[in-house]
Amino acid sequence: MKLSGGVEWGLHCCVVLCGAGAPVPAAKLAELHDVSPSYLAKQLQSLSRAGLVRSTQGQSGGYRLTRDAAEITMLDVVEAIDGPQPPFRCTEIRRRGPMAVPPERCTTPCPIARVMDSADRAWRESLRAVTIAELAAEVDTTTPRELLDRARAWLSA
Amino acid sequence: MKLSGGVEWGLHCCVVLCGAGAPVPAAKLAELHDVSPSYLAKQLQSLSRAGLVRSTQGQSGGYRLTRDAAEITMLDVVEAIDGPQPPFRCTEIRRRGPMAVPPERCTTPCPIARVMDSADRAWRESLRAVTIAELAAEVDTTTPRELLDRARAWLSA
DNA sequence: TGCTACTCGGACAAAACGTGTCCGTGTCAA
DNA sequence: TTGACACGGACACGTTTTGTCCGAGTAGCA
Repeated sequence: MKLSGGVEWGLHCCVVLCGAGAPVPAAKLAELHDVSPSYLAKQLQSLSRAGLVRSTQGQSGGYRLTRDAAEITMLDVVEAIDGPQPPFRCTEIRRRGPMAVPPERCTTPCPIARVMDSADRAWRESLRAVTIAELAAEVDTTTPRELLDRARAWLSA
Repeated sequence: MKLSGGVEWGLHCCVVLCGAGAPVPAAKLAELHDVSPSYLAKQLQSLSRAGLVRSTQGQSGGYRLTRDAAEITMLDVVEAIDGPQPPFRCTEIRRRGPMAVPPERCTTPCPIARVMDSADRAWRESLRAVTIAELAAEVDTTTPRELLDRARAWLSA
């Protein structure tokens, strides 16, 4: 099982956008994180489609959050980029093969799928409990002020 | 994010092995579930390497559980087939790019990675809480006795 | 005790997915 | 009106996952 690498980029971008006052171009975000500009653009498009960020075109354009960072959870970002489908998909193999359970007698859901779904819900709940604003606040308190100011200035330049 | 499809096969096989008294060949497990025998064999090898099942070669050989099903959790099976590595791997992109945080001032772990790890632990904890024996018991109570008996007979034949 | 048949185990291809890149289109500022 | 900049979707590449095959080893049987 592997989560798309773009998830990490998207989360960091949201944290940066949370602290930026003006729209930030994709190219600038890519240079800041030292990642492929084209590929990061794709992830930002996913965030845009999900309605988490909004793009402004033309000169001095870029991306900005559509709503307050306290209203955006990590789960929102993860699902926007990685998709909402759960990692485990029950294929109902008990209904196949020579000893298949007939569909009409197959009333209760597969216990394996039920536990898997429950685990997936727990995972998502953990991510839903943390907002981008909280992440940004933690970054602010753990990073030396000087570095933060320099980064802000670099973004605006 | 997607979990290996073999995980579902492995779990169902463990449940079947829990109820079987004698070793069951991989070919029989494959036919029972109507899946590719060769590919299922690969998954069973993973379970064997992890020490969950033990193979007996030669005539009337096959696979059996190495210990009581109550001592085998779903997490054991999932990790045996899918691997133990967490789905999210922090690449420390904050240490890259023009505004990189110097390594010596980067003392606290990345907050994003911390939340991701916490969510992963919650997921694994959910799976660790359920044993193969519990799954088998649920299957026993929700499946008509007649079907269970027929399946047992078919396995022994 | 040798043989035979049956079993697993690891090495070998094919396909699907994620990753990475490109250029066209729309939009804002001058 | 013009120009340039930034986004958006369509296009290849690489890697992982999926799927398959044949050889090695072992237990039962004559």
